[in-house]
Amino acid sequence: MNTTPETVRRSPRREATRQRLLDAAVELFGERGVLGSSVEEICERAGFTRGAFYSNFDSKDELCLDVLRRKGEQYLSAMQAAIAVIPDEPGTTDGTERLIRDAVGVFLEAQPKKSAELVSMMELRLHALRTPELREGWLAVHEGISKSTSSLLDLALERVGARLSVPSSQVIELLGAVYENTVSLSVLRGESRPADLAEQLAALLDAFIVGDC
Amino acid sequence: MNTTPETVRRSPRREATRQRLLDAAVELFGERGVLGSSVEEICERAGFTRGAFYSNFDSKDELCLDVLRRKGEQYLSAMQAAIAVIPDEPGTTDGTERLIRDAVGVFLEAQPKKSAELVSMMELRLHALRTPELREGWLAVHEGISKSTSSLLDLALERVGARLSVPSSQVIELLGAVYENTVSLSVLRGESRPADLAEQLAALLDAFIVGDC
DNA sequence: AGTTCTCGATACAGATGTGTATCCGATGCA
DNA sequence: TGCATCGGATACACATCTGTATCGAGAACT
Repeated sequence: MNTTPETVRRSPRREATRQRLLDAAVELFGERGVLGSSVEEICERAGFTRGAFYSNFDSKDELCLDVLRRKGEQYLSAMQAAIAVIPDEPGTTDGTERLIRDAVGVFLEAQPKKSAELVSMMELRLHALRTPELREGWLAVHEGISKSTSSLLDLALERVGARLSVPSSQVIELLGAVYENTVSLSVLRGESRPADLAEQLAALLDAFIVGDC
Repeated sequence: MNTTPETVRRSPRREATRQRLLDAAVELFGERGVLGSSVEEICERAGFTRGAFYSNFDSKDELCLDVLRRKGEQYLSAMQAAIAVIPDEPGTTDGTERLIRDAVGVFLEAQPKKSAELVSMMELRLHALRTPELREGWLAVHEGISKSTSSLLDLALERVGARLSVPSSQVIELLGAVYENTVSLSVLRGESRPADLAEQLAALLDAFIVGDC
């Protein structure tokens, strides 16, 4: 009944099929929704049958949990990668201005590249909303992302000696909410993602930085 | 095949069952999602059987469209009602400050009172995202709400001689996104809606008003 | 009061989905 | 090379959902 933690887990082959199933699930969730994607369809897209699925997951919700966990890891590592790339030359331009650019850059880099993936995450949030067993898992991932992102922002702010007019966690939530809203609107309209999204987010961030007046 | 526009429509009885079905659908969509709510369940909650449903709607998607349209109307009339209540005494306090308070008040008043209703709308947006036939309808309702809300904000701003650092439509989108994000987080956490939401939104709005410095 | 028509209930056929139980090939180990 | 285990496929039993076709009660109209 329980996908045991110890014995079953690690086998290269097994792990590979898990990943393929997870990938297929993310794709399908974005296209048809969590409830609109049958286990059968997920398997079909991954190139397996339901036998493989139930050998690896106890249920669709269990798979959802794993999708969430993996997303959390991917998000954090994408963010770290983006940070690593930032050149470290000190203030040739205004420090705050650079901070904003970099922060938005890192934020955007950590977001899913394909809008279907973002939709998939929206689906999973809503699914977690109505599925008590998933709430905790969703919140854990969210907290992980949220905490490390906002503490990162705090650090950067401190470095240039700037402050925010609202808590950094709220600013992070705000960026996420606006990003989500913008992308879903563009999808609904059939447009591509607005090119000036980075500047819009920068303007938002800027509005909450209290520095000079 | 087609729920005809002319002949079938108006009968008090018929209209009443339509409304009850729409109400039941909104409730269920909030609880179980659009795809998670069967036509049967909707009817059951409304106190009918599927016969009534298919006599009134061609399909679940058709009902979704009507839910959206009705939501749009409800939103607009709730907003108008909220506006009507605002006392019209001129500036005993700072005009901008009052403007912010009133604007947030009107905005909040137009939002659904029960969080399940908000979730229901999020569900419908996602459902529209993956259902081409619904996109247009969703966008129409959204545009209606968005346009009238932001032009209202523009009017109010003009009256007190204030300006925004970003287009008013963006500010409206932002308020909506933040509201949605906040409420869904609180639901996920099992908390009640944060009491200081109005102040948070006011702070946001404030941050985008350029006036004095 | 009788007739017509409206509206919703009931019954049915077909499709789809889930979870489990069983089976078979491949892989790893001796 | 022979054997045991693992991983995924196949088959099955059961549940659920949809849309339509048909039927009957009651409202409306005269």
